Amino acid sequence: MTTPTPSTTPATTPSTTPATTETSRRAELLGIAANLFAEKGFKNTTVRDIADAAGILSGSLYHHFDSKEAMVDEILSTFQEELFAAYDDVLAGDLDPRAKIEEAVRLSFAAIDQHHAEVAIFQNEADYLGTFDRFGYLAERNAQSRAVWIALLEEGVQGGVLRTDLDIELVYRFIRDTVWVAVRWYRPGGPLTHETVADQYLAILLDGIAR
Amino acid sequence: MTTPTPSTTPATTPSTTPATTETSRRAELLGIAANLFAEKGFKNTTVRDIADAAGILSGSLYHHFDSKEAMVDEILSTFQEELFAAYDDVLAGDLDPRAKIEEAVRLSFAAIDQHHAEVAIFQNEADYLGTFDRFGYLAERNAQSRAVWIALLEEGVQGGVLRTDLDIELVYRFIRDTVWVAVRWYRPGGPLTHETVADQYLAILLDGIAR
DNA sequence: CAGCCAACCAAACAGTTGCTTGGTAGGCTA
DNA sequence: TAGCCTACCAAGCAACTGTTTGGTTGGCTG
Repeated sequence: MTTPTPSTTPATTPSTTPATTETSRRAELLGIAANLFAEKGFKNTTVRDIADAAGILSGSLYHHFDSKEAMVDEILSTFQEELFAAYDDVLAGDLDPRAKIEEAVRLSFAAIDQHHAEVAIFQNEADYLGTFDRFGYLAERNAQSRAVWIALLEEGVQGGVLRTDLDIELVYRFIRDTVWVAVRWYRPGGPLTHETVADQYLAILLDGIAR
Repeated sequence: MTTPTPSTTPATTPSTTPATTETSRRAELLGIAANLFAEKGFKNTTVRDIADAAGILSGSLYHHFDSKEAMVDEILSTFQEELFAAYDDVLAGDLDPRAKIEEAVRLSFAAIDQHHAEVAIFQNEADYLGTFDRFGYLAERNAQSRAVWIALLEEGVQGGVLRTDLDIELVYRFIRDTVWVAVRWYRPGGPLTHETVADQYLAILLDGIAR
């Protein structure tokens, strides 16, 4: 019971509820906070920064959220849930090993494109936030991610599509780091699409840069 | 003239100066600060944290340094100077293109091993610190690093040892990110040597993971 | 119209932050 | 022995931090 579930559309009054407004202000504030956390860091963003960006006073944030921590918590946990569901789908799918790896990489770059702030926050703050009980799930998710990737890579080795002379653990770290760190320079709406970047990265990852 | 050069051994008193003590306390404090900055982040480390770790009071730090900012400044600029001298040596050397690239990668992993805290700080805080005038040199150094790598890669393409179908700019980012991000999990003195990691990374980078 | 409620304001709070000040202990040098 | 210097202490300050409290506004509902 971390977050008081934001009352999904009260079934008692299904009249002319302005559907989009529902909890829209809350979501809007979360988005503003996410962008600031991503840009300046969690600790380095004050509740007054967030409130200023939203055009309200800092105290008013506490009408919507329990604390500043609760804001990142909601931002990260929501995103992670979505992301890992997607990973699981790939792993459970019936593509051949190489295609699965490609799919997982493309999926990640798509996430960087569509959830840029969330990815950036996770990349930059996971270590620090992970030291608090509240964010224990971050480490769990990390382990879960590792499990998915190791499984994909072992499928690849056993399927005969991957080299056998590499340390799987290091390959996993290589892929993980390379993919997610792109959030540092990739800009949604910029000159490069996430598909283009994924293509190039896969070309290097799979076949190397040597002739 | 950012930092008041720490008076290199007063030439007037060449008597029995305890050579190693010279500015040793200062260096010791910088080391302590560097480790804390690397671990917890710059903004998230207080001058009291540093002082506690050194066994003194926070105010006493200001006998040695002008400010907390001046500490990171000295840590980063000193390290960068050393690092880029090494890069320049590789670029100016007479190895063949492929060997130069390998050398540059190995050099970087060695830096992660031997200057772990400095690399971590640079990786985590460069974006934030770069917004201050004082740290303008960080962006310059970044551009310099890019220039070195692009040159190495173009030598590789023209020398016929690299694929020609890749976007050089993306390859550069790929290498840069992949190498430096390893500071997040690599631990000096741990089970893996930096040479081992460099070997594996080079194997993947040059020839890919596909069979 | 009365009542309600989400969204917000205004003002304050206690704790933490980087940094300053004036002073002191102890070792070295002349 | 006198003077000096490095390294530090003790105490405090103003600015900023996350958070709390009681009150106000305007729109919706019955």
